[in-house]
Formats: sequence, structure tokens, C-alpha cells
Amino acid sequence: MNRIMCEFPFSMRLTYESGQPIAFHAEFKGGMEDTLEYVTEKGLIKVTHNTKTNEIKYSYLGDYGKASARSEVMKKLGLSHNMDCIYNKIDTDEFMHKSISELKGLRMTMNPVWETTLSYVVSQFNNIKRIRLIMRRLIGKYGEEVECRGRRLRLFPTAEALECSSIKELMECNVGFRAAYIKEVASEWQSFNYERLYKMDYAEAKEELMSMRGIGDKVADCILLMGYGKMEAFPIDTWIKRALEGIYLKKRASNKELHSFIEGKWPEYAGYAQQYIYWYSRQNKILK
DNA sequence: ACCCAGGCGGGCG
DNA sequence: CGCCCGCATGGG
Repeated sequence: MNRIMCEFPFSMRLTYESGQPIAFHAEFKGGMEDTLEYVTEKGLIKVTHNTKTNEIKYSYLGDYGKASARSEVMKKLGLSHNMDCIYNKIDTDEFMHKSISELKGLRMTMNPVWETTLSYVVSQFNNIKRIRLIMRRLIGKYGEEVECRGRRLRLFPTAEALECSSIKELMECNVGFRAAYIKEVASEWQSFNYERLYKMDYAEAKEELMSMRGIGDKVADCILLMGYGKMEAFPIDTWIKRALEGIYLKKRASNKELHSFIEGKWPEYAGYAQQYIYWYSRQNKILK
């Protein structure tokens, strides 16, 4: 059994539940130990977290060695993040202070870029429960089935598999009006060369993503934050918008206005601040 | 029954 | 630019 000693606060539950890409297809069980199991392109990963001792253990099946499996888990769950430093940067006021103390240990995950992209294309004008439902249908229908040490796994669907599908077939997964977006993004993805965006700065990479039909301001920020790990990205959805307007701006504001406010308020780790505001607002059902 | 959800593109002024 | 609209579905 492999272990990771975690010196900063970690909550697998909050990390999983707060609407990040991993939650749309992984299996989570809370209990004496929180357990997360998920399929990757290389195999199967299982992570447990003892909430009393803060000890993390993991096991893996498939094309992993000791080092690559450890790196997969660390990266996915944000386990290398220095939470003292991050909290220090985003604990700017009373509201953030409450959010942090209530959501202590919530981490930003890092996910395969294509997986993140498809998940948030599906997420638009949708809710977390149904995003998960749709993602599982898409995985079941378009994901390649592979055998891994006696276990049958469904891989995440490739862009190619989705592009080759018809709108009608996609609609059988009840994706609704998103079918055309899925097909178009899948089609463009194959010549997109997503890796070059790692080297770009935030603004440039965002522009590249938004050149695809079906990827707008919010989805682009989600991809940059949870796919590329660009911590200055700040996705603005309906919850965040209400929260920022109600708590800070005290008036209605456009996304452009909100983005410029955010840039000034959290020049570092804005993405982390965003996730705490998002989940705290929802948990406490503040502002309706 | 009604309302809303991790939004987007398009059309308008 | 900002504002407004429709868009499929499933859960509350």
C-alpha cells in the first residue's frame, strides 16, 4: 500500500462534491475513510483518506509504476498545494474567512484537458447532478471498453469518437441542445493541439479556447483552471455572479466588470477563491 | 404545476 | 459594448 503524508488540511469529500471534473465520473464513498475510485487513460486508481489522521493511501491497476501513480494522485487532488500560503492570499475579508474555515481542505483538482473540456461543455445551463448523469451516459456509449487485470473499464470518450457520432446519436444520451456544441468542439479538438496552451499566458490561452464554438467565457475559465492548472482563471457562473454582486459590488455587474474586480482583489490564486465562494454560497444557500 | 441549473451564440440598440 | 432571448432535460 502506498501512502502520502499530508501536512496541510485536505478534504476528499469537499474536493469531490464541489463540482470539479473528477466528480462527473469518479465513484466516491464517505465513511470511516473517504474513498475515491476513478478510471484514467492508463488504468484504475483508488485513493482513501483517513479524515482523523489525514493519511492518504492509494492503489493502482494498469500502466503505472510507483512514481507515475504517485504523481497522478498528487496532481489530481492538488496534494502538493501549500494551503497555508494559498489561504493567506485569499483570506481577504470576513466572507472569505468564513468560507475558508467552513471548507477547510477543499483543493483544486487538475484533470486531463479534454476530459475537462467535454465536461464543461456539457455543464452549460445544467446542474451538477444531471451533468454527472449525462457524462456517464456518454462514457457508457462512446468510451472504449478495456480489460484491466480482470476488471472491465470504460475509458473516457475520445474527441474522435464523438465527432464521428451523429447529432441524433448524441441526443440519445439526452444531452439536449448541447449536441451540436459537443460535436463541433470534438471536431475542432482534433486539430487544436491543446498542449501549446500550457506555455501561453492566461489571456492568450483563453482566447484560443474561446475561438471554438460552444466554449465561452465561463467554460474557458473552467478548462484553464481545472485542466491546465492556471490559478488566475475565475469561472463566473450564476452562483458566483450572484455572490459577487451581493457581497462585494452591491449592484448588478457585467462579467467584464466582475473579472476586473477579481483581478484587483485576488491577484494570486483567484481560482481557489472562486471555488470557495462557489461552494460556500451553495452550501449555505445565501443570496437565494 | 412551476422554476432553475458551474452558459452559449445570435440579434438588437 | 450591454442586454435579452431561446435552447432540452431532469430534479426540487
